[in-house]
Amino acid sequence: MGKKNLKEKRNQSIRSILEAATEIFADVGFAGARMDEIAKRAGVNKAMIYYRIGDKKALYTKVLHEVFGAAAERIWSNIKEEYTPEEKLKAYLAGLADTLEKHPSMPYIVMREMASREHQLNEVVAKDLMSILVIVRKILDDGIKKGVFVRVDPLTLHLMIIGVMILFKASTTMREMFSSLIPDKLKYIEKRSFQDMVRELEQVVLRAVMV
Amino acid sequence: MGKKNLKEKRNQSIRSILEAATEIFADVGFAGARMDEIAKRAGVNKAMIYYRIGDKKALYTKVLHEVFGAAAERIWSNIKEEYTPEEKLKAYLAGLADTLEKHPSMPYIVMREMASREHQLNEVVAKDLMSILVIVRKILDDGIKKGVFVRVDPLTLHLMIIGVMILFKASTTMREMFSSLIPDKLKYIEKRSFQDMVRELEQVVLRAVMV
Amino acid sequence: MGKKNLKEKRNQSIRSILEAATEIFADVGFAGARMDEIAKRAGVNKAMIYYRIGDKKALYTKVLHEVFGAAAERIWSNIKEEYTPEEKLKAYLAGLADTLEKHPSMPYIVMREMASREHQLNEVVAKDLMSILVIVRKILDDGIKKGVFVRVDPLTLHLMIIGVMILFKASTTMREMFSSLIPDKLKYIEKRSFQDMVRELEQVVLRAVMV
Amino acid sequence: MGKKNLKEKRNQSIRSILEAATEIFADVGFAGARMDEIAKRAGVNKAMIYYRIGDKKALYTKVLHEVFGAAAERIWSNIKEEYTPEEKLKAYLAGLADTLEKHPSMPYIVMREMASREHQLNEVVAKDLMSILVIVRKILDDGIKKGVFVRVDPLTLHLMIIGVMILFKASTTMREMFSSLIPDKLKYIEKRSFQDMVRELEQVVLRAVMV
DNA sequence: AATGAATGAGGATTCATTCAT
DNA sequence: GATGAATGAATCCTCATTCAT
Repeated sequence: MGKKNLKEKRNQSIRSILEAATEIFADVGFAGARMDEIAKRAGVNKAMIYYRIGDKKALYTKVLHEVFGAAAERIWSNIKEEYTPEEKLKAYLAGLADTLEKHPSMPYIVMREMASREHQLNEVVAKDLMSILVIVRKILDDGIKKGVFVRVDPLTLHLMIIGVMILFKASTTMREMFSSLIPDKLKYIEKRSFQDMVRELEQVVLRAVMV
Repeated sequence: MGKKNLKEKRNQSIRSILEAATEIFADVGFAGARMDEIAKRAGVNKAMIYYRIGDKKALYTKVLHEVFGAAAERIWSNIKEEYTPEEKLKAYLAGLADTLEKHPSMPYIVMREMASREHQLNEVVAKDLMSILVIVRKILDDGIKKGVFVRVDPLTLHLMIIGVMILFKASTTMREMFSSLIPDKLKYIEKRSFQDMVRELEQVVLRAVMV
Repeated sequence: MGKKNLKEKRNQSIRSILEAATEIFADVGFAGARMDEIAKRAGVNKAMIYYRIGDKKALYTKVLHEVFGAAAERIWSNIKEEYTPEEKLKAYLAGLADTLEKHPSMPYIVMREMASREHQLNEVVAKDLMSILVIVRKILDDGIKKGVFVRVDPLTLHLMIIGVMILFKASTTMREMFSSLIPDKLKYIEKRSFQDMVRELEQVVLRAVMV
Repeated sequence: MGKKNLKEKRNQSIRSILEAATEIFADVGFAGARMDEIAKRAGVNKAMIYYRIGDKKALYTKVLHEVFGAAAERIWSNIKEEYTPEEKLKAYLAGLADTLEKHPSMPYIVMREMASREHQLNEVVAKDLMSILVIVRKILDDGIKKGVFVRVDPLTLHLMIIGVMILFKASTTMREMFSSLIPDKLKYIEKRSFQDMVRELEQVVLRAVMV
């Protein structure tokens, strides 16, 4: 019992640290993040991070693992074998959207990771993005085989989908902050919800691949 | 005579600094950039940066200005009034692609900027992205009026296009570095040229908007 | 137990820093002081200063506070209510002299502060000097009411007393170093003790104010 | 004619530099002064200072020379041989006051110099202060011989006089800036003119030395 | 197991001074 | 003779990391 509590407390510490770190890495990137700040936001002693997790790089890697670790599987599990290709594509989009909704820091981290040349750290991300690419390819191949999709390059499609979603998410703050710069005619942009956007994207994607 | 040379020398200094800074900011971001490194790559003394431009923030702002300053205009100037909506869309895509080809660090900087919550620095970027959005909207409006385009949300389309291009560019290094992770079946991805990708994107976009 | 030691250790650090800083600021002033040198003399790491106290300005303010903080009270506490005005004046002189003896860096810091136009930093000093002025005024008022003092301006008297003491203290080094410049007839100056000087000053002051 | 103009222009440059430097050294001291700032205030190119005068130390020495160079003589010349000791003392006070009025930066520089342990620079100041001390001694000796003065230590008197005047001058800004801290009863302090103060001082000094 | 104390290595910025024309 | 360009050497300050208890 006492042991259990101790273990829980430990896990709680680790949890807080990872959550704080995720937010901060998303906000300001690896180089911009401060161990002090992370400890403070996590409500733990700074030395605790080193004690429980390790140095800054280890912490970052752990965060990437947390955020990306199971993304592909999660998405894949949403796509039932018996779906039509169109349904599969929709499920894929929905799964991706869902993942991004659940991990609000993901788009920021992906963007930074892609922008970064220091790919020592982000093998996790790369692997995960590739796994997702495989999903897209399988769906497209299936659709082509069944004669309902035209031949479209999966990478382009994948980047397109990922790109739109991520940029939309990432641009939310920006759009809000610079609403004054948006021409009146485009004011509605500020109010676009992610869900609306995904629906729109679905239309565009389907029009693009359907025979 | 001597005066002219002096001025040229000065401009040369500024030029070197801005070029080096652009590369480095693109590579490692604002927080990751080191003034020492920038000076070294520019081949000038570190104090020179402060003498000519100012502190790190001022330098970054100047870089953003350089990179994004005239992008919208450049793109817009490629789109002739007499073009059909379809031609306009193609010209827009080509202009955007061209801009990215000429400014290889742009995608990296855009991504980081969009990922960043510190939007004090990047008003320039925001303004510029908005200007481009206006272009897209005008093209779409024109196409709809002439009955050749379906009603599509310009923001989605814009983000899609920008997203694909930027992600493609930004992912080049990644794809190369992690080629070992790419399943054999997808190996051709490594060899995709940006031009190919843009052509593909053009198809997708046209299919998506044409009646 | 361990906690107490820890706190003591911390206080010891702070103490060393403040002592070293006081000396150095007195020696070379704010602008002339080097954080490196202060850390070295304090026997702590330079980062320690920032960790415990803050930046150079904060350190300086803290030093001023330390040095001047309780001066007025200390002096005032020496002056008993039941004293005659003459005794009060003597007690005041003695208290001031005592304070200067105990804080050898005080005169240097006062002089620099008075010379400085950047009075953002030294509100502490100003307040304190003003407090002392109030003491002088009260003593003089008392003496006048009791008919033993002539009407003399307290500011002039205060500045006179402070001026003499501070200049004497501050000029000690100078007088010693330039003893070669002192005409033989005045050689005894070098040997004047502060105590002698204060006695002399007492005479002068009393002659000046007594009816 | 052209030559003369050239020479005048050169002298004008040196003049501006010395004036600017005097002000700035008085304001912020040697360590706090910036060559850039001096050049700017003087309206000359920074390299000009090095070209015409030399490095920072040389400039400072030159400033000291300018400010202190002839102070003693100036004061001494005001004291006629035929004056009574009392008149001499008054003339001395007036001469000193006059000098301070004409060189508003003098008190600041004196204070800093006295506070400074780096007496490599200020031999000039020391010599000058000593010369003035000799004047005081002569006056006092004369008065004692003639039986109108009591035996008073010249150093104490000198420091007293110098101290009061300098502190008064130097404290002007302080008193003005911190007028809010001055108790209402003492408000008139702000309005004290230097002349008033000198008159008051004269009274005090005479009372102190006269038989 | 946990944490306050402490610091080495580095990073941004400044400044007196020199150089080249 | 005069000045804009340039820089080496500090100097202030930060931050990831380790230590001691």
